[in-house]
Amino acid sequence: MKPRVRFAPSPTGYLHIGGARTALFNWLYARRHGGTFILRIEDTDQERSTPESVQAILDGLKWLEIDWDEGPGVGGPFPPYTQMEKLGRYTQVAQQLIDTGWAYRDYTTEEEVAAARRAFAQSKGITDEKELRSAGFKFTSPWRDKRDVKDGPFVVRFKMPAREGTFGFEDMVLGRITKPFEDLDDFVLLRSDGVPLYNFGCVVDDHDMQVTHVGRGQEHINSTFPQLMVYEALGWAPPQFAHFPLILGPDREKLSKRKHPEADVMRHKQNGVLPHALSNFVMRLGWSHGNDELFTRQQLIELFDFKDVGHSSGVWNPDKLSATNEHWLKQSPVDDVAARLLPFLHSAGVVSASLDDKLKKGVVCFRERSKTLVEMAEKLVPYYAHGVTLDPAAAAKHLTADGKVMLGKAREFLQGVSTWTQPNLEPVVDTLASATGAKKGAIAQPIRVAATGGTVSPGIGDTLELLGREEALYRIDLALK
RNA sequence: GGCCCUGUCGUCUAGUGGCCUAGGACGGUGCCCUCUCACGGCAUAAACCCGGGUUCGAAUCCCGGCAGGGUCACCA
Repeated sequence: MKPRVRFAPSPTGYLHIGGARTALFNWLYARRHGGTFILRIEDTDQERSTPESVQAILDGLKWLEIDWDEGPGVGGPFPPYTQMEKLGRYTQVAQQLIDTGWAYRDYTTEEEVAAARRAFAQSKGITDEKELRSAGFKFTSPWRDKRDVKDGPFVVRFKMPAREGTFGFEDMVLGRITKPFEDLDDFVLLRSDGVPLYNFGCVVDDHDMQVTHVGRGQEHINSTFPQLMVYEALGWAPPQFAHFPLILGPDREKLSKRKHPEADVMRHKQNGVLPHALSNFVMRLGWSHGNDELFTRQQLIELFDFKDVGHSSGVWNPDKLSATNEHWLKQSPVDDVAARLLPFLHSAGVVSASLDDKLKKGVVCFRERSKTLVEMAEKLVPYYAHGVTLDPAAAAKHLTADGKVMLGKAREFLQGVSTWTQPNLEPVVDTLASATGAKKGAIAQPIRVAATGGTVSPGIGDTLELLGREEALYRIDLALK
């Protein structure tokens, strides 16, 4: 049977880097096995969910080139793919659970539960409001064994059977994971407003959408147990589970949107990181294939497997992300890099830039000298300008009387170059060197300073070609005056 | 605090009882290449959390500590 996997984000903000990796792992698993990748929006937290967030997540996935076979925008055989659009379904399943004795209506108010929790916590010496949930409180509702139906709001709670021992599941990355039955309590299935909670909506949807494998972050390990109980109560076969390690910030704290700006996928786009570089980097954080580090998208599809996912949390390493980006900047097709570079060049002020030969030449010249597309664009700006401002120190050092004599000879040589390309321009250095006996540096540097204003640039032939005949000779003449 | 997961160089990791004198990558250091800056190449320092077992033999298996992370909501 072909696997059906899903990514089920909660639209409460931008696409988080951890979520992106979860999506990628699942997507890769689907592609590897010819399965289906489903995107489902879990927007039942009405306090925090926003349409803007849905769009942000969609945009993030698209940028990472993660496409979905079923979900928002593309539809599929088991709609809707947004939870708030199928509230009736949850109510129906909840009723079924009530009818079979696996759940009950609990008329206890939220405030009453909170008060009970607070009282319990205080009895254990905990008064800090934030620590209340750490007290190990297990709510026992007075409605647990009643079947009354009365007026007023109620939540539907799962009725945990009293059992001895432990139960668990076989995790595809971590192996056997178990928990004592007694650690579970009567969790809420449906809020008083009829909206399902995670542990219920998730199960209903995964079943309805015929999901076969649930791959998600390790923070969900503990929620797997109540979910397993819901599957049992409904008589549904649970999917296979795979829990992925978390990503920690450079400070070793869990990567959070609040504290870590790098948690935002699109921030990396803005920073000039290639989507595949981000994918490659984030893949290696928690998954490995022997000693290999760099993978093409195709290799990732051929090699990825849940069994090779690591067990422990990984720390975000900006240096390695940069190195990975530098690698793909150099390895990706020139046209692709040029197309992605163009917007950065535009926002750097070069409105005239277009996807032409000059841009591609610029990519070839500067992709070995840039860590990001932002940096590449910045370095390219002067090559699109008319004229240059000479760096005083550089001019003083290289545009001396001797330097200008050499520059004059170079000008003569360049004047005679018929086709203004690197192979034809590059010999200016060697030719003059053997003709005059001067060191190459004494020839190249004056040209470089004249052409770029500074002492740093690609090889002379490349630099001159990038500038173009007219502009290059113009700048040299300027320096010669 | 209860429960769950995890524990190899600074970081990401390879390693599934002998192949380990523990390998690779990023970062560090040194050298080479060289018209500048880069790219690249070569070399080098750097780790099996601690303690007990099991075994002829343990980074690998077991137990106990310790440490880190996660989770305990009418959030997901």
